[in-house]
Amino acid sequence: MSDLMDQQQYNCAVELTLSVIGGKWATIVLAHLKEGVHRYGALRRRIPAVSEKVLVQRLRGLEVSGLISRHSDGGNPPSVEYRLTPEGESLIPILEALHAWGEQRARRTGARIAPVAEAAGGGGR
Amino acid sequence: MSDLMDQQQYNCAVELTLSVIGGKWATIVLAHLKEGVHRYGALRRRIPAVSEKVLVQRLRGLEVSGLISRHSDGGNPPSVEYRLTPEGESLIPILEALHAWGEQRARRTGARIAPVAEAAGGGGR
DNA sequence: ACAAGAACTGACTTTGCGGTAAGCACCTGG
DNA sequence: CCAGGTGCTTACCGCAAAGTCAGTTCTTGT
Repeated sequence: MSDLMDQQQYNCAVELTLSVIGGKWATIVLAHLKEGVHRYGALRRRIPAVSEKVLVQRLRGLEVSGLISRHSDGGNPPSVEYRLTPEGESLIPILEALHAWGEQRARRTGARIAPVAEAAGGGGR
Repeated sequence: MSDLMDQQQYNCAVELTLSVIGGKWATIVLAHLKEGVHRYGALRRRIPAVSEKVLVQRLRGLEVSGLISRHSDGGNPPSVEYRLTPEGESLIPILEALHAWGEQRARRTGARIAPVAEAAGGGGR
C-alpha cells in the first residue's frame, strides 16, 4: 500500500472527505465507475460535459488517492479500463446517497436529468 | 412552496446534488448545522478557516436553496440562529456518510482532524 | 469615553479549477 | 492514402469561488 500520509490539519472529517472527492467532476466520475468497469472512451461518452483534459486529470488524481485503478492492455489500439478499488468501493454509500438525493430534488424542483448515453453509435434502441 | 424551478439540464443526479451542495464550504456548514441549531458566531468558531464573507455567502445560498432557515430575534445585540429545514434534514444521510468516510480515511492515512472548537473563551479542557 | 462583541457588508485581489483547442502515436477499414 | 477511432498531453485562457481587510450599527461592560 502506498502510504499517502496527509500532513494537513482538517477541522472536521467532512473537510477531509471533500479534499479527496471535492471539485466538480471527481464524484461524478466515481458515480459512473460504481456501476462497473469502464473504458476511458465509455466514461467520456457517459460524461459528455467534461473535457478530456479534466477527465484525465481527475482519473489520475483518483488513482493517486487510491480510489480507482487503471488497467491498460498495453496493446494497440490502446484499451484502458478504470474501476473502483476496494477503498473506492467504500465510497458507494456516499455515491448512492448523492444520487438518491439528486433524484428526489429533481422531482421537487422540476430539474431535468438526461438519461445516460451509454454507447457511441446506435446503442439508443 | 417557493418554486425554485431549475431549468438546467443535468446529465446525472449526482451532478444536480453537487450543484446545490458543491463548493468548498456548503457541505461543511451543513455538517455543523446537522448537530443542531447554531448562532452565526458559533458557526464562525466551529469553522475557523472560513472567512466571514464566504460564510455569509454560503448561509444565504443555502437559505435560498431551502436547506437552512435563518431566525433573527431582531433585537440588539443581534442574535441570529441557523438551522436545517426539513429538506436540509433530508441531507443527513449524505452528511453522515461523508463524515464517517472522512474518519475512516483519517485512520488509514494518518491525517489529523482537529476537535471541534465549541466556545470562544476558555473551552480548551 | 472606549473597547469589545454581535452580525454582517462591500471593495478589491488572487487562485485554481476548469474550458478550448491543438497535437501525438498507433492501428484498422474503406 | 486518408479518415477515424483509441487514449492521451500540452499550452493557453477565463471566470467564479474564495481570500483579504476594512468598515458599519448597535449594546454592554469597565
